[in-house]
Amino acid sequence: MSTSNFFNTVKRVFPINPSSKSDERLAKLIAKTLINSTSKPLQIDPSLTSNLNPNIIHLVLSNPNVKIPSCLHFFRFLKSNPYPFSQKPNLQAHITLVCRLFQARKFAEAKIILNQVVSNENLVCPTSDIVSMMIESYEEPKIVHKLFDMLFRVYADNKRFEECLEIFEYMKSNGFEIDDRSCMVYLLAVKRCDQLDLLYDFFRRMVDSGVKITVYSMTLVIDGLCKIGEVGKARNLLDEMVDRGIEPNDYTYNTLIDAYMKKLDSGGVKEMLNAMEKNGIPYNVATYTLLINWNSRSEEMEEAERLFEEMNQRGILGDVHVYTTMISWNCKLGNTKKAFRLFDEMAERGLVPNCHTYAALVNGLCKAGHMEGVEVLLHEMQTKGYNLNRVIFNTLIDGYCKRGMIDEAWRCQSIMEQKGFEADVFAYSTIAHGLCKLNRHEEAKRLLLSMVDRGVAPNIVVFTTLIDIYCKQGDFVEAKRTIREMESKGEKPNVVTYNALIDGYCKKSMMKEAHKTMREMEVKGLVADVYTYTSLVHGECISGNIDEAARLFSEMPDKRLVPNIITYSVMISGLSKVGRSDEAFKLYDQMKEAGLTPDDKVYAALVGSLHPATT
DNA sequence: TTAGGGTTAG
Repeated sequence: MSTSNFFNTVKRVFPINPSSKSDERLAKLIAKTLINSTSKPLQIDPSLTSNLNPNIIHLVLSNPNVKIPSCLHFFRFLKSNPYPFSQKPNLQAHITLVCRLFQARKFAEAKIILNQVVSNENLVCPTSDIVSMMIESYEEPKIVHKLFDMLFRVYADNKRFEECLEIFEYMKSNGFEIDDRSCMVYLLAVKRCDQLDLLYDFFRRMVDSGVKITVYSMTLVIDGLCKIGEVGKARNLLDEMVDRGIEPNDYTYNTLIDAYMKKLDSGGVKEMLNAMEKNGIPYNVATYTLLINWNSRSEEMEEAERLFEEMNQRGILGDVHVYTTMISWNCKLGNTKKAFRLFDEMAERGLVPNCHTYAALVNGLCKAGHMEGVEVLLHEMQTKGYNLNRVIFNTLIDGYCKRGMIDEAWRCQSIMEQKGFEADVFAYSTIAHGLCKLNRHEEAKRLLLSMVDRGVAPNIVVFTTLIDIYCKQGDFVEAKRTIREMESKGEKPNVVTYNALIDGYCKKSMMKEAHKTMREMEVKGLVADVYTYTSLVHGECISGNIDEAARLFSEMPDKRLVPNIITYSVMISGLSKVGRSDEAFKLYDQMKEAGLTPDDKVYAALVGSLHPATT
């Protein structure tokens, strides 16, 4: 449809009635009053305003002799009309004023009025009405085009995404070029509202309509797709856009690197890093942050340190993100001193720590059991104007739970709730875990079930903890029922969940069920890990099947599993108990060669193996 | 105008 055809087909929405002579006369009188008026606030003879109707208001506002300030004056006067027969400006009045403001190039004011149109409940109307009014007020297509563009942005600002699409389609079908920056306004608004599923569809419309695609819009949509788990689609989009000549930048690659890392897809990560190199895009501080996290995750802090050094040597300035990452990993791995050195270094470099940085340090001190240090840090944080937040409260609760101080943990929860943070799934599962550690399984179970009653949705950790409790209590029926329940709620059991069940069977010498559960788990694509094997080895040992235990133990390297201190301890103890002392000592040497430090249990088992009669 | 940082389970 050509532009002119479109204009002709628009239904006329105003004036509703042709102007009567009396309307015109009254409109002229008001206009005259406005033109001559110098008083503020505006004084209009009540005899003029008592008979107002929408048509008169329109005639006044569209009268070119009434200058813009007077129009605004009159408009505001009507909005706050003090008279009993109040005639508020209707949609037509708003649009007439918007068009006048546009004509006078007062774009900011026009946008404010248009915003009132879109956000005022009393002015709700189909987009087609606004469109029609704009066209009728302004026959010049160039101006109408700009008005549509502004309307599109105003709808986006007001989260009226459906209406945005309608305007987009109006513009497209009338050959109006659509501004890529306006599309960006839409994309950003959608993202801010977390309606990520809308991004891709809109981007496709942009592409189909010939809107200029920029690296910004492309990256934003790729990120949106990644965040809703559509990493493959995001990658395809990247490839498609590269073919169209859009050049990805460091933000684009970092977005995909992050997504692949979250999926544990190291192939994808490598591909993106290679692409960066091929395209001559150097790593920036965000890339280093991602790489440091990726390497620390597998406890390769040395590699993380090397990357941090490399970043500094390349002259890339560290920021609060990368420092917080380094601090956080050092805290998790127990290097609290190093974490505080980094914290000081940050300050020396003029970087200001934020809530995330403090939370990482609080976590470090909690994990190290330095609860007094935590108090000092919290005080410092608060004097700097940072309030304790939910994450920090949960971290504190965990800190106290890990030290068996359940009452202190309850106290934290109470303070947290006084501050307006309802306990969330983290708080509940942390306290439940603390109770489990103290063998208060029944209380932990009741707590988790009460959490559900209070409307907090259980997640995989909660279900797994419950399953673990049921198993420890020997209630395998309820444990299996819980697995079915979590599956029905869309929460997929993972290897930790199955390990809880397997360990439960093993501890009760129900080895047939244990192996059957492992097979079930593997059918679902989950891979047995060192915990699975340790439980099985333990189960076979206590069931008297030491050869089977030894077979499982020797199978681990084939599955790329490295026995840990517990695995060795269990196997050594099993061998010792049946008097196979030589093999036990051989394993002890093997364990030391593997860099593991034997603990008291290992020694006790070995000593016991030498005195089988006393064990 | 697009990316990266803090809390829970075996």
